[in-house]
Amino acid sequence: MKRITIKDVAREAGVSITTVSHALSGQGVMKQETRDRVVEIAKKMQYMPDWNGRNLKASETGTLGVFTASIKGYYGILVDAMYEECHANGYEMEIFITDSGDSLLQILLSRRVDGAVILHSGFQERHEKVLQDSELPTVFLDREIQTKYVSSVLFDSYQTGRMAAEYLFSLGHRRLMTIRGENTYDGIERHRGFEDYLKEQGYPLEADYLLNGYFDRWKAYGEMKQFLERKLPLPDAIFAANDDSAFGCIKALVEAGYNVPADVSVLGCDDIELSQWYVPALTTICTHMTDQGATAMKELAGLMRGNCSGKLHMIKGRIIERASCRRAE
Amino acid sequence: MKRITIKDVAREAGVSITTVSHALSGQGVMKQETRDRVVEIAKKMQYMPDWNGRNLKASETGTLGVFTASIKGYYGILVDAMYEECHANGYEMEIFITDSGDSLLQILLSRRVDGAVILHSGFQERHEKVLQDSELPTVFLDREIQTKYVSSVLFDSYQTGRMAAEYLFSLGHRRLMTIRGENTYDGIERHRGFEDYLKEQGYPLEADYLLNGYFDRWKAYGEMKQFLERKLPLPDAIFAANDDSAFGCIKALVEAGYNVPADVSVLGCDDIELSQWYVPALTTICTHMTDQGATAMKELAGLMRGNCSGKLHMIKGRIIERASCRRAE
DNA sequence: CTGAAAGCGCTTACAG
DNA sequence: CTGAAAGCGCTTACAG
Repeated sequence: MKRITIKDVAREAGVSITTVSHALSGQGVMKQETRDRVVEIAKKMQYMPDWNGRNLKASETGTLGVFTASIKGYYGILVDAMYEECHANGYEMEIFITDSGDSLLQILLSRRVDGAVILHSGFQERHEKVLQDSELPTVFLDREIQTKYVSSVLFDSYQTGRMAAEYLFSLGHRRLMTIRGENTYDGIERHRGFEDYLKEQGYPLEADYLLNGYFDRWKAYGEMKQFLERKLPLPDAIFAANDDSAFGCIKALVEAGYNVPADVSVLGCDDIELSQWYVPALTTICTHMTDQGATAMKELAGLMRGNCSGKLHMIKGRIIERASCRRAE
Repeated sequence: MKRITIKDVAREAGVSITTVSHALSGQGVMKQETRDRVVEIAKKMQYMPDWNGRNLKASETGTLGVFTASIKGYYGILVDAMYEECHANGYEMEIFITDSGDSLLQILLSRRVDGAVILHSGFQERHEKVLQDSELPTVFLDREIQTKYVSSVLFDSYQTGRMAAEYLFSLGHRRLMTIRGENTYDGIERHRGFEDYLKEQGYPLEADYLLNGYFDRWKAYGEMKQFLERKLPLPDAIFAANDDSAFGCIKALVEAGYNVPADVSVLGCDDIELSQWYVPALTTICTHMTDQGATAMKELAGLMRGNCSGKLHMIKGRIIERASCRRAE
């Protein structure tokens, strides 16, 4: 197999490769007729420029990269939300799934993308340092960094944790349980906010009523099942750190013969699409995931234009009242 | 900002760039001590090779590309399933979301990837022709092509459509309805199989009982609602072309006061994770989505090794009996 | 075991 | 308005 190069097009058109390059890129001045003819010939020959040749010399790739460890569930929604905004700003979008921060950094700084959105817990401080030196415009979705070239879009998880506790309190519930999430920024902060509020109200969380759901449906289900087997008093209400673990928790409760919300209220967090379809429809806290993704990409486009230096966008949660929580008698 | 190049490393280490290149790539023979020293220095200097420089000369990029128009829902699950298999075969995976077949082809043939999995209805015959000439190993997930370098992994949608009709028939249902999907390969074939079976049995599908759900939850919901307003006799059973439209359909039925499956049986297709969580748990046809993705990537890795020429993998559906269908009295 | 040199396919000042 | 030439950062025969 033989690739068609710019040389082939030049020969066919009877011009220099410079002229071909100019004609195709729209750069420089030239007779319109020459331009049209060259473009026509290149098209007929199915000429596809070698990306590597082009970018080796050129300073920009026209591509923004999204770096993540997974596109499952929550992550997929975030990434998906970035796409439209990316195109609207005239960039191609490329998604890199990597398992380590090292390989992420490698790709990030190998001149394949002009800017990046990063959502990857494997990206550590030592990686951040190198990134800073590179001056590559970057937006983080899972940590707070603000420098000339780096912004963050964060969900206000601490405040959300407080909001969850406050809401359940306002319904009259006092014996609360929580199914906390992973040890990521979100997981830690959501939980901290929840505990802080309870402590302040004088009803600190009891150890038996802290379950580990790891943001996972099945793990939450398992933890809840185990809890029920211990025959401790049922809590008045449960705050599940995300909707998925709320579903797992409700399933365990229902299977054990309890009714939600008659016997116990369950509050989720995220407002994924399923939540309004679930039975009972899930009362939850909307984290505006689509918004997070779009905001991140918009912020990146801004950094690219250089018209603003690093910012912190803090996105706030909002309670969505449905059927899985009720007021205490 | 100044990038560190191979020259900088060579100077620092007091060797030639050839030696640096050899040391880092593990190619060629050299004193272990020299290799170690160079690697050490490169690491300390945070040297990240320029991807474009590397690939311009090198014949392989070590990267496989996945091309799709979206990573939402169904597509996300497929793509996600490819990742592990890709890494297991020693390749990096890159996902390109593009809106047109033209831009897809452009990227495909720009020497950024060594092979590709394509799942994109915008990729047309004229694109296929050019792809053939390029001899790039490729696996399609949404059409049947088999050449020396191109394989397909398909879900046997026609057979699945037949299976759906046959199953509902076996439960004693005769007045059937279907909520068909989009005009993609899957949508068309699933529907054709369903209709064919009914025709053969002497109970051809009535026009009023053919709804268009476009594989979409809300569209199916809307269509079903409209149907119910027309006060036509309820069907005995409904085949929804995918689980999502089954949920939409059930929601409309429940809101109108009907019970599933007491008043009408509903059969889905796909077996997405939600189906077993739904109330009623959805009887559906498992399309082995994860398997499809993994098989596609495995097949691509095979094509890369050149140890087999293009194949067709046909994946069969399997009925999963749950609670949304019941036997007619 | 190491290095000088050619060259991958482009872009981009610069000269004409 | 067009083209010759330098050069982007690497890899890879090849020579020593």
